[in-house]
Amino acid sequence: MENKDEKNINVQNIQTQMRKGILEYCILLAMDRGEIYSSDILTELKNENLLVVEGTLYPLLSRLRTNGLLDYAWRESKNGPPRKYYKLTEQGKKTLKQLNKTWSNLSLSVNSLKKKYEKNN
Amino acid sequence: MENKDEKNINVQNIQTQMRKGILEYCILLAMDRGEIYSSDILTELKNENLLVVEGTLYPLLSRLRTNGLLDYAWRESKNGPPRKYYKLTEQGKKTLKQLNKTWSNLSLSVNSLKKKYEKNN
DNA sequence: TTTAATCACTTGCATTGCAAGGTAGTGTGT
DNA sequence: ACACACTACCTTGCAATGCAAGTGATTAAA
Repeated sequence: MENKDEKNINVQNIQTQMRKGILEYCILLAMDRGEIYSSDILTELKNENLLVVEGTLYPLLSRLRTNGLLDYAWRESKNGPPRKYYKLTEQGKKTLKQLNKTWSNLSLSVNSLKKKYEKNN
Repeated sequence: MENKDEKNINVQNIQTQMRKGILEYCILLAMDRGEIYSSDILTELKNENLLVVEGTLYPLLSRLRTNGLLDYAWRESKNGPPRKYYKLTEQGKKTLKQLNKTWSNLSLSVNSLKKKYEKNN
């Protein structure tokens, strides 16, 4: 029992790694539709079964902004305090295009390895 | 100039993250064809444009073995010192199947986000 | 014996997801 | 006016992990 749990933890770790890797990419994707604020992003990703939490998202948005991929503007809200609405900069859109290419290449690589693997079974 | 370099670094970081995420998965895939040793793995991944270095691979193989996904045996070599040939355990094969599923799901998520994005342009 | 190649492994650093906690603005009910 | 709940933004500390760089050991060739 304990043994089994221990091994499941490792599977989860790998799965977490896989999700982590594409996180920034997915957030940039979700953001390409225009202005969006943090809660929208979380909802958007949750809809795609990509769970993200605030403690992950906020530092990430700051990083992307520091690197010039994002910009933001304060907007008032009917339901509470003002929100930071983010959007892609030109640099951000350019980066997103590069990442689309990166994603395609990775998919090709994995599927190629997978195909060889399937031959075996 | 310096500004441009700085921004390129960030793109590379994201790309590195994406590659990191699927690293363990790819190594398990490459290993499903039977016994394989570290240099073979590096070659295999390099063929798919997935660059990995020794300092990454060795600790990773140790981790996977510690978690019961891999096993190894020493084999002699004609060209140098003996080699550690790794192979998947039953647990490892089981894990690999789970990761295949995980990969499929992630692909679906990303492609779904991407489709929405394409509508915009 | 010396040199070069091959293998396996370690150390230290930097990045980053995330649980948990903190601060503050806004609206509602009393 | 006051307390309370809700929403939003952000920070701290920890753990995982890729990777550059370096170590040491075995083998074959010169």
